[in-house]
Amino acid sequence: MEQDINIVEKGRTIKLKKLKEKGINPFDNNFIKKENIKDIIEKYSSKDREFFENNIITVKTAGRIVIIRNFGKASFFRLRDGFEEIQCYIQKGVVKDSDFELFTEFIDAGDICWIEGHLFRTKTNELTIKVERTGVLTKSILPLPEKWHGLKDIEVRFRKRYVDLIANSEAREIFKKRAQTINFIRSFLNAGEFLEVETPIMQANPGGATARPFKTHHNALNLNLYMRIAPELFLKRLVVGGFDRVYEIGRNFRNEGISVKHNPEFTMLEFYMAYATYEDLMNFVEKMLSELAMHICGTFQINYASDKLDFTPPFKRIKLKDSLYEVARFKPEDIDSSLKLYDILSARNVSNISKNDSYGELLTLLFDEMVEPKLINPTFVTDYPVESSPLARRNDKNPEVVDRFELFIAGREIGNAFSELNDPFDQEERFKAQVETKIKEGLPVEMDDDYIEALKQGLPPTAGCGIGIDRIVMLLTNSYSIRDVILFPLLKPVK
RNA sequence: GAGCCGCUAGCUCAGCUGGUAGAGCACCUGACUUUUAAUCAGGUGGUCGUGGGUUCGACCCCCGCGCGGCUCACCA
Repeated sequence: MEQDINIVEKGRTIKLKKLKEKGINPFDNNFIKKENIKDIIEKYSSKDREFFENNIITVKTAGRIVIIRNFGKASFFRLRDGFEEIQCYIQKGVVKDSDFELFTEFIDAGDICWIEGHLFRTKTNELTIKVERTGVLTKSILPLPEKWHGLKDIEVRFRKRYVDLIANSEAREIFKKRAQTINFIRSFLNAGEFLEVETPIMQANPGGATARPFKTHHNALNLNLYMRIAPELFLKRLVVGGFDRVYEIGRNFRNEGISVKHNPEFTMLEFYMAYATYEDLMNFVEKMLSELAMHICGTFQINYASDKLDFTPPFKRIKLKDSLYEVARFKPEDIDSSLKLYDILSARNVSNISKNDSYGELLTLLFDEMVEPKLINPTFVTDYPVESSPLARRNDKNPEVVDRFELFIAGREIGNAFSELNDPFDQEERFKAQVETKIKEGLPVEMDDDYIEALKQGLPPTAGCGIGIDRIVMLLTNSYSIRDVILFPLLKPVK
Protein backbone atom coordinates (compact mmCIF):
# COMPACT_ATOMS: atom_id res chain seq x y z
CA MET A 1 0.00 0.00 0.00
CA GLU A 2 2.77 2.40 0.89
CA GLN A 3 4.40 1.74 -2.48
CA ASP A 4 1.45 3.38 -4.21
CA ILE A 5 1.88 6.79 -2.69
CA ASN A 6 4.34 9.21 -4.12
CA ILE A 7 7.39 10.58 -2.43
CA VAL A 8 5.79 13.92 -1.58
CA GLU A 9 2.89 12.26 0.13
CA LYS A 10 5.28 10.08 2.11
CA GLY A 11 7.34 13.05 3.27
CA ARG A 12 4.31 15.02 4.32
CA THR A 13 2.83 12.11 6.20
CA ILE A 14 6.05 11.94 8.21
CA LYS A 15 5.86 15.69 8.92
CA LEU A 16 2.29 15.17 10.05
CA LYS A 17 3.34 12.51 12.52
CA LYS A 18 6.16 14.64 13.87
CA LEU A 19 3.85 17.60 14.34
CA LYS A 20 1.52 15.43 16.40
CA GLU A 21 4.48 14.23 18.45
CA LYS A 22 5.42 17.83 19.16
CA GLY A 23 1.88 18.40 20.41
CA ILE A 24 0.89 20.53 17.41
CA ASN A 25 -2.45 19.62 15.88
CA PRO A 26 -1.99 19.55 12.09
CA PHE A 27 -5.75 19.88 11.69
CA ASP A 28 -6.27 22.63 14.20
CA ASN A 29 -9.92 23.41 14.57
CA ASN A 30 -9.76 26.28 16.99
CA PHE A 31 -11.58 29.36 15.94
CA ILE A 32 -9.33 31.79 14.13
CA LYS A 33 -10.52 35.33 14.03
CA LYS A 34 -9.02 36.48 10.80
CA GLU A 35 -9.10 39.46 8.56
CA ASN A 36 -9.87 38.63 4.93
CA ILE A 37 -7.02 39.20 2.53
CA LYS A 38 -9.45 41.01 0.28
CA ASP A 39 -10.14 43.55 3.02
CA ILE A 40 -6.44 44.00 3.77
CA ILE A 41 -5.73 44.68 0.11
CA GLU A 42 -8.69 47.03 -0.23
CA LYS A 43 -7.69 49.00 2.82
CA TYR A 44 -3.96 49.26 2.20
CA SER A 45 -3.17 48.81 -1.48
CA SER A 46 -3.13 52.57 -1.95
CA LYS A 47 -0.72 53.24 0.92
CA ASP A 48 2.92 53.84 0.07
CA ARG A 49 6.13 52.75 1.71
CA GLU A 50 6.41 55.83 3.94
CA PHE A 51 2.96 55.11 5.33
CA PHE A 52 4.01 51.69 6.54
CA GLU A 53 7.29 53.05 7.92
CA ASN A 54 5.36 55.53 10.02
CA ASN A 55 2.42 53.30 10.94
CA ILE A 56 2.62 49.79 12.28
CA ILE A 57 -0.35 48.02 10.73
CA THR A 58 -0.79 44.62 12.33
CA VAL A 59 -2.97 42.09 10.54
CA LYS A 60 -4.00 38.53 11.29
CA THR A 61 -5.19 36.35 8.48
CA ALA A 62 -5.21 32.79 7.19
CA GLY A 63 -5.32 30.90 3.94
CA ARG A 64 -3.61 28.38 1.73
CA ILE A 65 0.07 28.82 0.97
CA VAL A 66 0.26 28.59 -2.81
CA ILE A 67 3.99 29.08 -3.36
CA ILE A 68 7.09 29.35 -1.22
CA ARG A 69 10.40 30.95 -2.18
CA ASN A 70 12.94 29.94 0.38
CA PHE A 71 16.20 31.79 1.15
CA GLY A 72 17.51 29.85 4.07
CA LYS A 73 17.12 32.40 6.80
CA ALA A 74 14.10 34.03 5.20
CA SER A 75 11.24 33.04 2.93
CA PHE A 76 8.67 34.67 0.76
CA PHE A 77 5.37 32.93 0.32
CA ARG A 78 1.96 33.73 -1.06
CA LEU A 79 -1.13 33.20 1.03
CA ARG A 80 -4.50 32.82 -0.68
CA ASP A 81 -7.92 33.11 0.83
CA GLY A 82 -10.87 32.88 -1.55
CA PHE A 83 -10.03 34.89 -4.64
CA GLU A 84 -7.29 37.06 -3.15
CA GLU A 85 -3.64 36.53 -2.46
CA ILE A 86 -1.07 38.45 -0.50
CA GLN A 87 2.66 38.01 -0.28
CA CYS A 88 4.15 37.23 3.11
CA TYR A 89 7.72 37.39 4.33
CA ILE A 90 9.06 35.35 7.20
CA GLN A 91 12.51 36.09 8.58
CA LYS A 92 14.65 34.39 11.16
CA GLY A 93 15.00 36.66 14.15
CA VAL A 94 11.71 38.44 13.51
CA VAL A 95 9.59 35.44 14.48
CA LYS A 96 10.25 33.16 17.43
CA ASP A 97 12.79 30.44 16.60
CA SER A 98 10.08 27.82 17.15
CA ASP A 99 7.82 29.51 14.60
CA PHE A 100 10.68 29.77 12.13
CA GLU A 101 11.49 26.11 12.59
CA LEU A 102 7.83 25.20 12.22
CA PHE A 103 7.71 27.09 8.95
CA THR A 104 10.92 25.79 7.40
CA GLU A 105 10.72 22.22 8.67
CA PHE A 106 7.03 21.42 8.64
CA ILE A 107 5.07 23.78 6.45
CA ASP A 108 4.75 23.14 2.73
CA ALA A 109 3.14 24.82 -0.22
CA GLY A 110 -0.49 23.75 -0.12
CA ASP A 111 -0.84 23.91 3.66
CA ILE A 112 -3.41 26.16 5.25
CA CYS A 113 -1.87 28.44 7.85
CA TRP A 114 -2.63 31.46 9.90
CA ILE A 115 -0.22 34.35 10.22
CA GLU A 116 0.03 37.53 12.18
CA GLY A 117 2.38 40.34 11.23
CA HIS A 118 2.63 43.87 9.99
CA LEU A 119 2.40 45.33 6.55
CA PHE A 120 5.33 46.73 4.60
CA ARG A 121 6.40 47.24 1.04
CA THR A 122 9.27 45.26 -0.47
CA LYS A 123 11.91 46.93 -2.60
CA THR A 124 9.81 46.07 -5.64
CA ASN A 125 7.01 47.91 -3.84
CA GLU A 126 4.78 44.88 -3.28
CA LEU A 127 2.39 44.99 -0.34
CA THR A 128 3.63 42.24 1.96
CA ILE A 129 2.99 40.94 5.46
CA LYS A 130 6.10 40.56 7.61
CA VAL A 131 5.20 37.53 9.71
CA GLU A 132 5.55 37.77 13.48
CA ARG A 133 3.57 34.69 14.48
CA THR A 134 2.31 31.75 12.48
CA GLY A 135 0.74 28.32 12.82
CA VAL A 136 -0.65 25.41 10.82
CA LEU A 137 -4.39 25.03 10.51
CA THR A 138 -4.55 22.22 7.96
CA LYS A 139 -1.67 20.11 6.77
CA SER A 140 -1.99 19.28 3.07
CA ILE A 141 -0.74 15.82 2.20
CA LEU A 142 -0.88 15.92 -1.59
CA PRO A 143 1.38 18.09 -3.76
CA LEU A 144 0.06 21.03 -5.74
CA PRO A 145 0.10 20.84 -9.55
CA GLU A 146 2.91 22.49 -11.45
CA LYS A 147 3.19 26.14 -10.48
CA TRP A 148 3.69 27.47 -13.98
CA HIS A 149 1.55 25.24 -16.23
CA GLY A 150 -1.09 24.47 -13.63
CA LEU A 151 -3.44 21.54 -14.14
CA LYS A 152 -4.18 20.99 -17.84
CA ASP A 153 -5.56 17.47 -18.04
CA ILE A 154 -9.22 18.04 -18.85
CA GLU A 155 -10.41 14.85 -17.25
CA VAL A 156 -8.60 15.54 -13.98
CA ARG A 157 -9.83 19.14 -13.98
CA PHE A 158 -13.43 17.89 -14.09
CA ARG A 159 -13.02 14.95 -11.74
CA LYS A 160 -10.95 16.82 -9.18
CA ARG A 161 -12.42 20.26 -9.58
CA TYR A 162 -11.01 21.27 -6.21
CA VAL A 163 -7.50 20.89 -7.59
CA ASP A 164 -8.49 22.77 -10.74
CA LEU A 165 -9.78 25.64 -8.63
CA ILE A 166 -6.60 25.75 -6.57
CA ALA A 167 -4.36 25.58 -9.62
CA ASN A 168 -6.16 27.61 -12.29
CA SER A 169 -7.24 31.17 -11.70
CA GLU A 170 -9.22 31.08 -14.98
CA ALA A 171 -11.38 28.33 -13.54
CA ARG A 172 -11.95 30.34 -10.38
CA GLU A 173 -12.92 33.37 -12.48
CA ILE A 174 -15.40 31.41 -14.58
CA PHE A 175 -17.31 30.20 -11.55
CA LYS A 176 -17.19 33.59 -9.94
CA LYS A 177 -18.72 35.07 -13.08
CA ARG A 178 -21.29 32.31 -13.10
CA ALA A 179 -22.33 33.23 -9.58
CA GLN A 180 -22.40 36.92 -10.48
CA THR A 181 -24.52 36.16 -13.55
CA ILE A 182 -27.12 34.30 -11.55
CA ASN A 183 -27.07 37.00 -8.91
CA PHE A 184 -27.57 39.72 -11.47
CA ILE A 185 -30.47 37.93 -13.11
CA ARG A 186 -32.09 37.32 -9.75
CA SER A 187 -31.76 40.98 -8.80
CA PHE A 188 -33.04 42.08 -12.18
CA LEU A 189 -36.14 39.92 -11.87
CA ASN A 190 -36.72 40.81 -8.24
CA ALA A 191 -36.54 44.47 -9.19
CA GLY A 192 -39.21 43.71 -11.81
CA GLU A 193 -41.54 42.46 -9.05
CA PHE A 194 -41.06 38.81 -9.96
CA LEU A 195 -41.55 36.22 -7.25
CA GLU A 196 -38.94 33.50 -7.05
CA VAL A 197 -40.45 30.04 -6.58
CA GLU A 198 -39.43 26.41 -6.48
CA THR A 199 -41.44 23.74 -8.23
CA PRO A 200 -41.10 19.96 -8.19
CA ILE A 201 -38.01 18.38 -9.68
CA MET A 202 -39.42 14.88 -9.18
CA GLN A 203 -42.52 14.65 -11.28
CA ALA A 204 -44.92 11.84 -11.99
CA ASN A 205 -45.61 13.19 -15.47
CA PRO A 206 -42.70 15.10 -16.96
CA GLY A 207 -43.87 17.82 -19.33
CA GLY A 208 -43.11 21.19 -20.76
CA ALA A 209 -40.51 19.98 -23.26
CA THR A 210 -39.95 17.01 -25.53
CA ALA A 211 -36.76 15.43 -24.19
CA ARG A 212 -36.48 11.98 -22.64
CA PRO A 213 -36.50 12.10 -18.83
CA PHE A 214 -34.45 10.33 -16.17
CA LYS A 215 -36.38 7.82 -14.11
CA THR A 216 -36.39 7.51 -10.37
CA HIS A 217 -38.57 5.83 -7.78
CA HIS A 218 -40.09 6.61 -4.42
CA ASN A 219 -39.94 3.52 -2.22
CA ALA A 220 -42.52 4.28 0.46
CA LEU A 221 -45.13 5.29 -2.10
CA ASN A 222 -43.94 2.67 -4.59
CA LEU A 223 -44.17 5.40 -7.15
CA ASN A 224 -42.24 5.83 -10.37
CA LEU A 225 -41.13 9.37 -10.83
CA TYR A 226 -39.17 11.36 -13.37
CA MET A 227 -36.67 14.15 -13.01
CA ARG A 228 -38.17 17.22 -14.58
CA ILE A 229 -37.28 18.21 -18.11
CA ALA A 230 -38.78 21.67 -17.55
CA PRO A 231 -40.62 23.55 -14.80
CA GLU A 232 -42.96 25.23 -17.27
CA LEU A 233 -46.28 23.60 -16.48
CA PHE A 234 -45.94 24.17 -12.74
CA LEU A 235 -44.91 27.79 -13.15
CA LYS A 236 -47.98 28.52 -15.24
CA ARG A 237 -50.17 26.89 -12.61
CA LEU A 238 -48.75 29.51 -10.26
CA VAL A 239 -49.77 32.29 -12.63
CA VAL A 240 -53.27 30.80 -12.56
CA GLY A 241 -53.00 31.00 -8.78
CA GLY A 242 -52.36 34.71 -8.96
CA PHE A 243 -48.59 34.97 -8.91
CA ASP A 244 -48.57 37.24 -11.92
CA ARG A 245 -44.82 37.33 -12.20
CA VAL A 246 -42.86 34.23 -11.22
CA TYR A 247 -39.50 32.80 -11.98
CA GLU A 248 -37.41 29.80 -11.15
CA ILE A 249 -33.70 29.32 -11.65
CA GLY A 250 -33.06 25.63 -11.38
CA ARG A 251 -31.81 22.39 -12.67
CA ASN A 252 -33.44 20.53 -15.52
CA PHE A 253 -32.56 16.98 -16.50
CA ARG A 254 -32.64 15.61 -20.00
CA ASN A 255 -31.69 12.07 -20.81
CA GLU A 256 -30.11 12.81 -24.16
CA GLY A 257 -26.69 12.93 -25.74
CA ILE A 258 -23.83 14.85 -24.21
CA SER A 259 -21.99 17.46 -26.22
CA VAL A 260 -20.08 20.68 -25.97
CA LYS A 261 -23.46 22.38 -25.57
CA HIS A 262 -25.38 19.73 -23.59
CA ASN A 263 -24.96 18.38 -20.09
CA PRO A 264 -27.58 15.93 -18.77
CA GLU A 265 -28.35 18.34 -15.95
CA PHE A 266 -28.28 22.02 -16.68
CA THR A 267 -29.56 25.26 -15.25
CA MET A 268 -32.46 27.15 -16.73
CA LEU A 269 -34.14 30.37 -15.92
CA GLU A 270 -37.83 30.33 -16.64
CA PHE A 271 -39.98 33.35 -15.96
CA TYR A 272 -43.61 34.16 -16.63
CA MET A 273 -45.21 37.56 -16.86
CA ALA A 274 -48.98 37.94 -16.87
CA TYR A 275 -50.58 40.70 -18.91
CA ALA A 276 -47.63 40.71 -21.25
CA THR A 277 -46.93 39.38 -24.72
CA TYR A 278 -43.86 37.77 -26.22
CA GLU A 279 -43.06 41.18 -27.69
CA ASP A 280 -42.90 42.68 -24.21
CA LEU A 281 -40.58 39.86 -23.24
CA MET A 282 -38.28 40.62 -26.15
CA ASN A 283 -37.76 44.09 -24.78
CA PHE A 284 -37.37 42.72 -21.28
CA VAL A 285 -34.82 40.06 -22.27
CA GLU A 286 -32.91 42.53 -24.39
CA LYS A 287 -32.57 44.85 -21.42
CA MET A 288 -31.67 42.03 -19.04
CA LEU A 289 -28.98 40.49 -21.22
CA SER A 290 -27.38 43.70 -22.41
CA GLU A 291 -27.16 44.95 -18.83
CA LEU A 292 -25.87 41.56 -17.77
CA ALA A 293 -23.09 41.70 -20.35
CA MET A 294 -22.14 45.17 -19.19
CA HIS A 295 -22.25 44.05 -15.55
CA ILE A 296 -20.10 40.97 -16.03
CA CYS A 297 -17.74 42.06 -18.80
CA GLY A 298 -17.87 45.83 -18.51
CA THR A 299 -18.76 46.18 -22.19
CA PHE A 300 -21.38 45.29 -24.78
CA GLN A 301 -18.67 43.86 -27.05
CA ILE A 302 -17.99 40.29 -26.02
CA ASN A 303 -15.26 38.18 -27.55
CA TYR A 304 -16.37 34.63 -28.02
CA ALA A 305 -14.00 32.22 -29.79
CA SER A 306 -13.22 33.99 -33.06
CA ASP A 307 -16.45 35.99 -32.97
CA LYS A 308 -17.26 39.39 -31.61
CA LEU A 309 -20.71 39.51 -30.06
CA ASP A 310 -22.38 42.87 -29.83
CA PHE A 311 -24.83 43.08 -26.94
CA THR A 312 -25.68 46.72 -27.62
CA PRO A 313 -29.47 47.04 -27.59
CA PRO A 314 -31.64 46.83 -29.57
CA PHE A 315 -30.94 43.29 -30.73
CA LYS A 316 -31.76 42.34 -34.29
CA ARG A 317 -35.28 40.99 -34.80
CA ILE A 318 -36.25 38.92 -37.78
CA LYS A 319 -39.08 36.63 -38.83
CA LEU A 320 -38.06 33.03 -39.33
CA LYS A 321 -39.03 33.00 -42.99
CA ASP A 322 -37.34 36.34 -43.67
CA SER A 323 -34.13 35.01 -42.14
CA LEU A 324 -34.07 32.34 -44.82
CA TYR A 325 -34.10 35.06 -47.47
CA GLU A 326 -31.83 37.47 -45.69
CA VAL A 327 -29.32 35.24 -43.94
CA ALA A 328 -29.42 32.06 -46.02
CA ARG A 329 -30.02 33.97 -49.30
CA PHE A 330 -32.90 31.88 -50.55
CA LYS A 331 -35.26 33.40 -53.07
CA PRO A 332 -38.93 33.27 -52.06
CA GLU A 333 -39.79 31.00 -54.99
CA ASP A 334 -37.08 28.50 -53.95
CA ILE A 335 -38.73 27.68 -50.67
CA ASP A 336 -42.43 28.15 -51.26
CA SER A 337 -43.45 24.49 -51.05
CA SER A 338 -42.86 21.46 -48.85
CA LEU A 339 -41.48 19.56 -51.78
CA LYS A 340 -38.85 22.21 -52.55
CA LEU A 341 -37.86 22.33 -48.89
CA TYR A 342 -37.62 18.57 -48.74
CA ASP A 343 -35.35 18.51 -51.78
CA ILE A 344 -33.04 21.18 -50.40
CA LEU A 345 -32.79 19.41 -47.04
CA SER A 346 -32.19 15.96 -48.46
CA ALA A 347 -29.58 17.39 -50.83
CA ARG A 348 -27.80 18.66 -47.72
CA ASN A 349 -28.03 15.20 -46.12
CA VAL A 350 -30.23 16.40 -43.31
CA SER A 351 -31.47 13.26 -41.64
CA ASN A 352 -34.79 12.69 -39.93
CA ILE A 353 -36.82 14.34 -42.58
CA SER A 354 -39.84 12.84 -44.13
CA LYS A 355 -41.95 13.74 -47.15
CA ASN A 356 -44.89 13.75 -44.76
CA ASP A 357 -43.41 16.59 -42.74
CA SER A 358 -45.43 19.75 -42.90
CA TYR A 359 -44.22 22.91 -44.57
CA GLY A 360 -43.74 24.51 -41.19
CA GLU A 361 -41.65 21.65 -39.83
CA LEU A 362 -39.45 21.63 -42.90
CA LEU A 363 -39.06 25.39 -42.74
CA THR A 364 -37.85 25.11 -39.16
CA LEU A 365 -35.40 22.37 -40.12
CA LEU A 366 -34.05 24.51 -42.93
CA PHE A 367 -33.67 27.38 -40.51
CA ASP A 368 -31.73 25.15 -38.07
CA GLU A 369 -29.49 24.01 -40.88
CA MET A 370 -28.87 27.22 -42.79
CA VAL A 371 -29.56 30.18 -40.53
CA GLU A 372 -28.99 29.32 -36.87
CA PRO A 373 -25.19 28.84 -37.16
CA LYS A 374 -24.92 32.26 -38.81
CA LEU A 375 -26.74 34.23 -36.11
CA ILE A 376 -23.70 35.53 -34.26
CA ASN A 377 -24.89 38.78 -32.72
CA PRO A 378 -27.90 38.50 -30.41
CA THR A 379 -30.89 37.97 -32.70
CA PHE A 380 -34.55 37.44 -31.93
CA VAL A 381 -36.27 35.16 -34.43
CA THR A 382 -40.07 35.35 -34.52
CA ASP A 383 -43.04 33.91 -36.38
CA TYR A 384 -42.40 30.23 -35.78
CA PRO A 385 -44.65 27.73 -37.53
CA VAL A 386 -47.38 26.47 -35.24
CA GLU A 387 -46.24 22.83 -35.64
CA SER A 388 -43.03 23.36 -33.69
CA SER A 389 -44.60 25.07 -30.68
CA PRO A 390 -47.21 23.02 -28.79
CA LEU A 391 -47.51 25.42 -25.85
CA ALA A 392 -47.48 28.72 -27.71
CA ARG A 393 -50.40 30.90 -28.62
CA ARG A 394 -51.38 31.26 -32.25
CA ASN A 395 -50.88 34.63 -33.83
CA ASP A 396 -54.19 36.45 -34.21
CA LYS A 397 -53.47 37.69 -37.72
CA ASN A 398 -51.68 34.64 -39.07
CA PRO A 399 -52.80 31.35 -37.50
CA GLU A 400 -49.97 29.52 -39.30
CA VAL A 401 -47.47 30.99 -36.89
CA VAL A 402 -47.31 31.40 -33.13
CA ASP A 403 -46.48 34.37 -30.92
CA ARG A 404 -43.03 33.16 -30.12
CA PHE A 405 -39.41 34.17 -30.33
CA GLU A 406 -36.14 32.39 -29.92
CA LEU A 407 -32.96 34.23 -29.10
CA PHE A 408 -29.78 33.16 -30.84
CA ILE A 409 -26.27 34.23 -29.96
CA ALA A 410 -23.02 32.87 -31.35
CA GLY A 411 -24.95 30.51 -33.61
CA ARG A 412 -26.78 28.76 -30.85
CA GLU A 413 -30.11 28.90 -29.08
CA ILE A 414 -29.97 30.84 -25.85
CA GLY A 415 -33.61 31.55 -25.10
CA ASN A 416 -37.09 30.57 -26.10
CA ALA A 417 -40.25 32.52 -25.30
CA PHE A 418 -43.85 32.82 -26.26
CA SER A 419 -47.21 34.17 -25.44
CA GLU A 420 -48.69 31.24 -23.60
CA LEU A 421 -51.54 29.24 -24.98
CA ASN A 422 -54.31 29.73 -22.43
CA ASP A 423 -57.22 28.21 -24.31
CA PRO A 424 -57.77 24.90 -22.47
CA PHE A 425 -59.56 23.30 -25.42
CA ASP A 426 -56.86 24.17 -27.94
CA GLN A 427 -54.25 23.01 -25.42
CA GLU A 428 -56.02 19.73 -24.91
CA GLU A 429 -56.05 19.08 -28.65
CA ARG A 430 -52.35 19.84 -28.95
CA PHE A 431 -51.49 17.69 -25.94
CA LYS A 432 -53.36 14.79 -27.48
CA ALA A 433 -51.40 15.13 -30.70
CA GLN A 434 -48.17 15.38 -28.73
CA VAL A 435 -48.99 12.31 -26.64
CA GLU A 436 -49.60 10.31 -29.79
CA THR A 437 -46.25 11.18 -31.32
CA LYS A 438 -44.42 10.60 -28.05
CA ILE A 439 -46.00 7.19 -27.60
CA LYS A 440 -44.85 6.31 -31.11
CA GLU A 441 -41.33 7.23 -30.04
CA GLY A 442 -41.65 5.08 -26.94
CA LEU A 443 -41.50 8.00 -24.55
CA PRO A 444 -43.28 7.99 -21.19
CA VAL A 445 -46.20 10.39 -21.45
CA GLU A 446 -49.63 10.88 -20.14
CA MET A 447 -52.08 13.66 -20.68
CA ASP A 448 -51.54 16.31 -18.07
CA ASP A 449 -55.22 16.62 -17.23
CA ASP A 450 -54.58 18.77 -14.24
CA TYR A 451 -52.80 21.33 -16.37
CA ILE A 452 -55.82 21.50 -18.66
CA GLU A 453 -57.96 21.97 -15.59
CA ALA A 454 -55.70 24.78 -14.45
CA LEU A 455 -56.23 26.48 -17.78
CA LYS A 456 -59.97 26.03 -17.33
CA GLN A 457 -59.61 27.88 -14.06
CA GLY A 458 -58.22 30.68 -16.18
CA LEU A 459 -54.65 31.62 -17.05
CA PRO A 460 -54.46 35.35 -17.68
CA PRO A 461 -52.78 36.43 -20.89
CA THR A 462 -49.20 35.55 -20.09
CA ALA A 463 -45.84 35.41 -21.77
CA GLY A 464 -43.07 33.11 -20.62
CA CYS A 465 -39.41 32.71 -21.38
CA GLY A 466 -36.68 30.18 -20.77
CA ILE A 467 -33.00 31.04 -20.87
CA GLY A 468 -30.13 28.58 -20.60
CA ILE A 469 -27.94 29.87 -17.84
CA ASP A 470 -25.01 27.62 -18.65
CA ARG A 471 -24.98 28.80 -22.23
CA ILE A 472 -25.10 32.45 -21.22
CA VAL A 473 -22.21 31.89 -18.84
CA MET A 474 -20.29 30.19 -21.66
CA LEU A 475 -20.64 33.33 -23.75
CA LEU A 476 -19.67 35.69 -20.96
CA THR A 477 -16.61 33.65 -19.99
CA ASN A 478 -15.52 32.71 -23.51
CA SER A 479 -15.88 29.02 -22.65
CA TYR A 480 -15.96 26.58 -25.52
CA SER A 481 -17.58 23.72 -23.63
CA ILE A 482 -20.56 23.68 -21.28
CA ARG A 483 -18.43 21.52 -18.99
CA ASP A 484 -16.13 24.45 -18.40
CA VAL A 485 -18.99 26.32 -16.73
CA ILE A 486 -20.43 23.41 -14.72
CA LEU A 487 -18.47 22.65 -11.58
CA PHE A 488 -18.99 18.91 -11.65
CA PRO A 489 -20.04 17.83 -15.14
CA LEU A 490 -21.26 14.27 -15.51
CA LEU A 491 -18.45 11.77 -16.15
CA LYS A 492 -18.43 8.01 -16.14
CA PRO A 493 -17.03 6.66 -12.88
CA VAL A 494 -13.46 5.42 -13.04
CA LYS A 495 -13.26 1.68 -12.53
C1' G B 1 -24.21 4.87 -31.28
C1' A B 2 -19.99 5.85 -35.34
C1' G B 3 -15.24 7.99 -36.81
C1' C B 4 -10.64 10.31 -35.43
C1' C B 5 -7.21 11.55 -31.45
C1' G B 6 -5.15 11.07 -26.45
C1' C B 7 -3.61 8.22 -21.82
C1' U B 8 4.62 8.03 -20.09
C1' A B 9 7.06 10.46 -12.56
C1' G B 10 2.57 14.22 -8.05
C1' C B 11 2.11 18.22 -12.35
C1' U B 12 3.54 19.93 -17.61
C1' C B 13 5.62 17.33 -21.47
C1' A B 14 9.80 14.71 -24.71
C1' G B 15 10.78 9.66 -26.21
C1' C B 16 13.11 8.85 -34.12
C1' U B 17 12.31 3.33 -38.87
C1' G B 18 11.11 -1.63 -32.21
C1' G B 19 17.06 -2.10 -28.71
C1' U B 20 14.97 -2.06 -22.50
C1' A B 21 12.66 5.56 -19.94
C1' G B 22 14.11 11.40 -20.11
C1' A B 23 13.55 16.94 -19.08
C1' G B 24 11.39 21.06 -16.36
C1' C B 25 8.52 21.97 -12.04
C1' A B 26 7.43 19.65 -7.28
C1' C B 27 10.02 16.78 -3.41
C1' C B 28 14.77 15.53 -0.44
C1' U B 29 20.14 17.21 0.92
C1' G B 30 23.45 21.49 0.91
C1' A B 31 24.38 27.08 -0.04
C1' C B 32 21.60 31.63 0.18
C1' U B 33 18.04 37.43 5.09
C1' U B 34 13.82 41.60 -0.33
C1' U B 35 12.13 37.13 -3.93
C1' U B 36 8.30 37.38 -8.22
C1' A B 37 8.29 30.59 -12.60
C1' A B 38 14.11 33.17 -7.19
C1' U B 39 19.12 31.12 -8.12
C1' C B 40 23.27 27.42 -7.70
C1' A B 41 25.14 22.14 -6.68
C1' G B 42 23.72 17.09 -5.80
C1' G B 43 19.79 13.38 -5.20
C1' U B 44 14.93 10.43 -4.72
C1' G B 45 10.86 9.25 -7.70
C1' G B 46 7.97 4.99 -13.32
C1' U B 47 3.68 -2.03 -13.57
C1' C B 48 4.65 3.94 -19.98
C1' G B 49 -4.26 3.49 -18.86
C1' U B 50 -5.45 -2.00 -18.90
C1' G B 51 -5.55 -7.27 -20.82
C1' G B 52 -3.80 -10.25 -24.67
C1' G B 53 -0.74 -11.04 -29.22
C1' U B 54 3.63 -10.55 -32.71
C1' U B 55 9.04 -10.41 -31.78
C1' C B 56 15.42 -12.58 -29.53
C1' G B 57 13.53 -7.86 -27.66
C1' A B 58 7.48 -3.56 -27.29
C1' C B 59 6.24 3.13 -24.46
C1' C B 60 6.65 2.20 -29.89
C1' C B 61 3.55 -2.75 -34.16
C1' C B 62 -1.50 -5.72 -33.96
C1' C B 63 -6.29 -6.97 -31.31
C1' G B 64 -9.71 -6.36 -27.16
C1' C B 65 -11.22 -3.34 -23.00
C1' G B 66 -11.46 1.29 -19.84
C1' C B 67 -11.54 6.55 -19.30
C1' G B 68 -11.28 11.24 -21.68
C1' G B 69 -11.40 14.86 -25.86
C1' C B 70 -13.17 16.44 -30.71
C1' U B 71 -16.49 15.71 -34.93
C1' C B 72 -21.01 13.52 -36.54
C1' A B 73 -25.61 11.30 -35.12
C1' C B 74 -29.38 11.46 -31.32
C1' C B 75 -31.32 15.68 -28.89
C1' A B 76 -33.46 21.66 -28.03
